[in-house]
Amino acid sequence: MPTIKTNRNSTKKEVIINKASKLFREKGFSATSMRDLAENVGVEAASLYNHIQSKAEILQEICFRVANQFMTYLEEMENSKTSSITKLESILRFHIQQMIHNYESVHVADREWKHLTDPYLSNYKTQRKVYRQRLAGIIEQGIQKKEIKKIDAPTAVLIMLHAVSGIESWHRSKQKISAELLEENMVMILVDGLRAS
Amino acid sequence: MPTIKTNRNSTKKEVIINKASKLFREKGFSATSMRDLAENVGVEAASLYNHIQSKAEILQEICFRVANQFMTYLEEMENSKTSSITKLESILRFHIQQMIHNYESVHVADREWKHLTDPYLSNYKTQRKVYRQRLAGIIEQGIQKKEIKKIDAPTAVLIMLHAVSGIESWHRSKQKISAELLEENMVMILVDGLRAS
DNA sequence: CCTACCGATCGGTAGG
DNA sequence: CCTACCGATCGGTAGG
Repeated sequence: MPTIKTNRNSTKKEVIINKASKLFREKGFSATSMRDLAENVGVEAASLYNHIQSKAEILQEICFRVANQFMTYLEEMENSKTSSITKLESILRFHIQQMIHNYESVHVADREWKHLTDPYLSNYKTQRKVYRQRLAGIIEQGIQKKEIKKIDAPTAVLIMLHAVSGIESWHRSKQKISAELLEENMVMILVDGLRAS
Repeated sequence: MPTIKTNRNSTKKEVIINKASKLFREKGFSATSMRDLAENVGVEAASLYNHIQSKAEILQEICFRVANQFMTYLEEMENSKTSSITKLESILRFHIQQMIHNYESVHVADREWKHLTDPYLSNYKTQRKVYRQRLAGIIEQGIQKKEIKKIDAPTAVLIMLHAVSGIESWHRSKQKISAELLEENMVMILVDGLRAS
């Protein structure tokens, strides 16, 4: 039956992508071999190619899935009827939550995208740039409405996005505060640094 | 003459390390081959080994030099007679300036240290951990003295350090604000997010 | 500093 | 999904 066959293939492909996310995060894309990956999946290296076309394709899947999630949420916030500072706080919380619960793939998309190859690489760079510009746009609206203090919007974007990627260190630490407390602390420091007066 | 010979060797070694910093940042440690590096230096790959012992040694030099610079500055601040918030601001400014002017090697030390091998890897991890703990200690002193708002100190450290690594994006952007403005904006957002009431 | 070369490992394919 | 294997490239060495 085609339906069952498709499900089986996509399921196995998901297993491969999940294991690859874990390995790419731990060792980096270049230092992870297809034989490493095969061992983690539990098959021979050659068998991976029944489910994926190349090592490059795995990275593409990881990066563009993550990019799409963030772009979707950004658009949702752009269309919502709230203050700029609330939009910004929601987006920040979304980033934090994604970094906590979808750690492996978000981290790979953030750190290993440079290893994409060319039609995909330039596409990804463009998406990244557009995302940051639109996020800066929300901040600039907030500045005009005097909700946000007069700062350089691209610099604020840069701080927000990179601060969140620091959750990597939180994941690795032994004595962790809870995910909720982490989120509240990050929002308190970052949003209070932006809020006017 | 031994003096001249030593100078020549160390000079060429510096050239190799500088070119390696640039390549490791652009492509990552694993994706940079010794043949890439040799081509950039202007010699054959085999000739590199007259100045360095291994690819691993280059990464060690880069990472530990950077680590020592930051540790030295931290100790200087710990011993200075100023408020906790001023110490913190000074350290933040030092990180920003290093990231701007010593970009390639600081970035490599921050992102590629995972590729160190074992006696060096565990040593580096320990140094990193100690640095963060002592930085958190300064923040905790500031909280006790009511200079800094009640936040989780390790989380604040994580935000500060990672926000600074975002200067990478600033380096790559075409329409840059000046280094001075970048520094002022980052300090304004991050320090104001920490300062009590 | 170069030529010549090493064993190991890489991503990927053929064929079953 | 496996065995067997490919050409390419890797970090590094010998010898001059």
